[in-house]
Amino acid sequence: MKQDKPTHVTLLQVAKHAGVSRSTASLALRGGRYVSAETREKVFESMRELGYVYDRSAASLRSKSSSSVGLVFADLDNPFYTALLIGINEQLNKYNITPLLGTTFESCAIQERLISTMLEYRVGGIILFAVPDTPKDLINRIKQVGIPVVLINRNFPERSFDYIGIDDLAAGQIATEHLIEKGHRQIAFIGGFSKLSSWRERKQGYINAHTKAGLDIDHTLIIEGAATRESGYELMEKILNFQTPPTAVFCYNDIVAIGAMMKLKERGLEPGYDMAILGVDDIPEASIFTPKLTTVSSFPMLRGARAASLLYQRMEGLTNEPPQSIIIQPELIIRESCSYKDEIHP
Amino acid sequence: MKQDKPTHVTLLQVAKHAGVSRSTASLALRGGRYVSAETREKVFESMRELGYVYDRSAASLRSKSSSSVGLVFADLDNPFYTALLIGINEQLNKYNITPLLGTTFESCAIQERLISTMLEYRVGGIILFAVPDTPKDLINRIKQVGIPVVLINRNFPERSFDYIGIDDLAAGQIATEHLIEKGHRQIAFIGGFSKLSSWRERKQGYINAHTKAGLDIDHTLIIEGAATRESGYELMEKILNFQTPPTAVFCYNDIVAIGAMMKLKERGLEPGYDMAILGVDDIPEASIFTPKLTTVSSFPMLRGARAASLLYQRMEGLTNEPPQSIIIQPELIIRESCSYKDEIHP
DNA sequence: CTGAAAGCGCTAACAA
DNA sequence: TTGTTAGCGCTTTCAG
Repeated sequence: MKQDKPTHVTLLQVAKHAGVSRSTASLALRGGRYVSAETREKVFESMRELGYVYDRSAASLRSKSSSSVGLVFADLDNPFYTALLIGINEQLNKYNITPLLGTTFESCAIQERLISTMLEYRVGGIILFAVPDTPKDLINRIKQVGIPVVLINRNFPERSFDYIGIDDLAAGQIATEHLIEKGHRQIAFIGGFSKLSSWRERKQGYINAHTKAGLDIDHTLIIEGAATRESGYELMEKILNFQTPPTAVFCYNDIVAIGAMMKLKERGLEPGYDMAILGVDDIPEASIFTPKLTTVSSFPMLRGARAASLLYQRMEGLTNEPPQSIIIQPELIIRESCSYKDEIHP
Repeated sequence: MKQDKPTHVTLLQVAKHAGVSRSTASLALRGGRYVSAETREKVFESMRELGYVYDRSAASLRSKSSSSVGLVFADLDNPFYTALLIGINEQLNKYNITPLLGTTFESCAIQERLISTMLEYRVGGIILFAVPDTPKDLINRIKQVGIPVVLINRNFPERSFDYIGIDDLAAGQIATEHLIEKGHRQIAFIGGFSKLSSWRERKQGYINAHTKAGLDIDHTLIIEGAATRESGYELMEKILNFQTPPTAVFCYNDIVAIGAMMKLKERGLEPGYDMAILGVDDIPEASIFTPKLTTVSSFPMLRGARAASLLYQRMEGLTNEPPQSIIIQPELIIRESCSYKDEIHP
């Protein structure tokens, strides 16, 4: 933007107006210890009078510090992401840090560009919801610039960076065990792609639960697909066309589950009664849908907050520990979408 | 953040490495017209080799230009806000503008602080979802700094700034007329506060529709309250306790409507059958809830996009027209939550 | 406690 | 086309 308007009031002008030197004004402004209360008052008075606006960029340029961070999200159209964002944002507020926001739409190229831009803005750190096939190198490149990165929700196989997520394996296992306990033997796992670490782990949990119960895995029951409502809707369609459809479906996340339940209802089937449905995340919609969705909570707000605070620790150099993975334990939230199998096929 | 890491590669170093002067490198970098292809290549080559990262802050400091904008939101926990944000964000992407994000939580003080911070970052413009009792003066103060402001969703009575919203009066009227047409005579209007311009206008539309149909207004049927699910839930409780409850409820927005419908269902009542419910916004949940919510769409994504492009016009000085109000016409979306009154009380 | 001087990394005249 | 010279607004030594 062309800024042809009245040239800004500068610190120098404030200083002159207050009858002190520029450096004194600078000290006063930042509440430095070495300036008399009287002088400080004069300076603030002048600032007010002249309508002075501090220039953070100039300050960071000189001091090589930054009070902004980059938030790189995949998208915003999933309530789960929003919850994450709210958590991050609230925490950042506490530190008085301003977030720059960007979305990759799951494109590696956009992610690349986005991160470059953020680095150009000299953010002090980045919270990254990484595109699945992100080259590990990218993270290193960022860290080489000298700023910390916290991965959220999507980890790299090597686990060599700061990361915060849930125990996806446990989530898959808890969910599947619940279904097995309810008497189900034919359980599908739908939505999400195998390139997502969380998908792989939830699937492993799903498998573990089966193994533990001495059940065989029917691989035709594991169906990948986008993690969207539409996808859940379509995947359920497929399932319903099986000769012998499963009696229960474990969905990669809540919006897939909701899509699936919509299809069920459209077919005149009652989720929870005609087929058990279970999700992951516990987004607001989960408890609003009819029937209320039984799900495994992944505590997105909490996670967002933790990500922000971990990043802050790193930025301030408050911790020099090696990369840590904060893994939050998921929790089964029983509502209405999973009943006993006997109730389903009496 | 303390940045003690390897000092950045500067343009000067790149220039030296490429064997040209700093200004030539600067020109090359920005694709200036006055530099030979050969030189440009050399410069880019050096940039790559040295791992150069452009410093946008330094550049803006010097050139007095900015490619970031501030987004001041009330909150993020309403899908309607999120939709707005998505629209803004996508449009901004096209302009290659990076948003700084902040939320006021409806606090005037936080809003003040937030905007100050954004000004300190020298944003090129601000999209403001204003706190209800924002002093008009604030906007003027921002504009005095020389940057444009676009108000979104919440206007000032004087309408003297750029604004983008929907025709709230029409929304209220369309909604109420639909209900009247269905045979309802006792229609409540719940949620939202009278300090919101949109509330006042929707209410006016509600009144107009009544007047037009020769119906009296029962002011006990107009109940203010927060614009949240919880509030809708509680407000419906109140309504249900009336000696003769209304047969239809026009809700300030969709989440209020959803809250109201939840209460209805909890009481064993069927929205659309036992009581007609109508909302405003058309958030995703509206078509997912059972029964599907009949609502007046306010096109949030579209509005977000328009806000971003209007701001961009102003930033680039592409238009010098006086403040414009872009008013989008709302549209009735008939789904399942409003049936004929005769169906309700046969 | 205060002031003078230097310079962060970049762009913008102006010459060459 | 390219190089030289000044700063943008601030912080930071380092003397007073």
